[in-house]
Amino acid sequence: MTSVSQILHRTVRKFETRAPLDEGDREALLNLPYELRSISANRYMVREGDRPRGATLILDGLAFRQKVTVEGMRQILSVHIPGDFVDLEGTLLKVADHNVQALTDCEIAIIPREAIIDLVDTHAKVAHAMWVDTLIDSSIYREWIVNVGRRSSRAGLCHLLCEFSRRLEVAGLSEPGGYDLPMTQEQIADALGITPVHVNRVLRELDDEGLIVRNKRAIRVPNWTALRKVAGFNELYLHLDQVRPVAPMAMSVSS
Amino acid sequence: MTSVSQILHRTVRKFETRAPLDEGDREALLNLPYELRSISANRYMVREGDRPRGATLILDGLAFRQKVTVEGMRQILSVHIPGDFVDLEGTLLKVADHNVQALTDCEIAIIPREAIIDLVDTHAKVAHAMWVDTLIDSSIYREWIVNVGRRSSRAGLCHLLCEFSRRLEVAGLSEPGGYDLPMTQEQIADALGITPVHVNRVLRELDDEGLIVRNKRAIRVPNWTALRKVAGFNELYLHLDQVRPVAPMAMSVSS
DNA sequence: CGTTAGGTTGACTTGATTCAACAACAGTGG
DNA sequence: CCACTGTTGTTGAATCAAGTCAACCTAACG
Repeated sequence: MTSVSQILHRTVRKFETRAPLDEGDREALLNLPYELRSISANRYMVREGDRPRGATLILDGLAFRQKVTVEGMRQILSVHIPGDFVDLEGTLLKVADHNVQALTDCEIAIIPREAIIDLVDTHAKVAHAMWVDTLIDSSIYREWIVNVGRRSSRAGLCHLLCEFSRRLEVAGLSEPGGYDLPMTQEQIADALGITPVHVNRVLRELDDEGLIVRNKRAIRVPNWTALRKVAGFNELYLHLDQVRPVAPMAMSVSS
Repeated sequence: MTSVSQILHRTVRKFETRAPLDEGDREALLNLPYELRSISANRYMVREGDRPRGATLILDGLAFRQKVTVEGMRQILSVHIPGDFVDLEGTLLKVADHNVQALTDCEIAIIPREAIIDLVDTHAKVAHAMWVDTLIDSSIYREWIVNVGRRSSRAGLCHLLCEFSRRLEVAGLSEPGGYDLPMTQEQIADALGITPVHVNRVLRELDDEGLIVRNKRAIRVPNWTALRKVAGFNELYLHLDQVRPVAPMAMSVSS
């Protein structure tokens, strides 16, 4: 399939903006062994307590990290898009401390743990690039803490929309016209730490005010500036200066 | 100074549990150049938007990371103890995406950016250990998201107490009898994403129930098991078992 | 078709906020 | 030594954002 090498090249290019790579580094990345796998929406890629056998690269579709409390409440921690590794940490830490679930049907490549360990042992610059990548993830977690801790549900929801759209855009995965957020209201609720019922009301409120226009799960934003203002969105935390934008490409988001 | 080398040795020992180091690695860490600095409580070590000139190692005192929203609300993201680096990420990313403030009066060592970069370039295992260290920070951020997003203020506060005590204990910094949490109620509030008034009420409630015993800011916990239960505390996310994750044959289950 | 997952809406409750007053205390300087 | 000032902690009363419960609607699908 062309799609695999296409995504791998995209990921290599992303890493090159994190740290300068030489030809050997690029080649080592492109020649990583992998196993292709299809995962349908809502299935688990990683479970808390697992000792992952490999790192997972998303080729197509979306995934999210989550934890559930002892009371059974789920909190979504981050959303990931094609080209993202979703458990590099699982390769370096011993056990997974959270779950990873497919948000939509996904195509993934599983790279054996030993191959990753060998790669980072022998290619310092690749390791460096991956480290920077995980540091950017950290920054996104920090902003997420602010989002659930100190923003109103209105602002938090707008912030989620802003972050997601911006990341898709930079990855070259957004359609120019609108933007399809393939999350159920329950998932949005779990991302914001509120209830699905309340998500519904806030969405309607934003729609009534004209900040967003909904058509099923597709959301159009007529005025990004206005939405960013409500969200208090400052994209510094995405560290886009360490990410060179990429030419657009269609992503199938079949939920 | 004895205190400096004492903390540096402590930090080296911590790193050794993240990745195996050889004599050269240890020496390189211990011989890092640094500049000593005293910082009084509440002063900033790093400001959002800064391009840090170096990494900061806490020698004595506590510090915390925070962000403020456009509405002026502060959210505390993590608390750090002696032996922690508080802006390794600032050395690898270009600009700081959050603030770091001294929680108490602090003694810190500032290690020039170039020295860190040189160190990680020439000592792969040290870089690896630091990477793992930042991955554990990530895990703590994830748990923090759950704490503010999906736990009641009661449970969240108890969880904060559990995490803090456990980390101090592992670092060998806790006094056996009780435990002094040098945070104001306002800071606790900013850590949990609630108001100081509410923190006050919850503390009193916990005190009334006998879960904690307060004397000024010193908190004694008569029954950790009970507190952990209320908190829903599961220390897996602290990765306290983290030992030699990298050995290629490390597939053998050693727990 | 019936079944199911997701979405919508109203009525009511609650956990947490807001506002405001006051108490305890530490530090400062006259 | 005491008055003054600022920070932190405490408490009550009123209010509000979000949660809960429950009914019902809609579209997709085997």
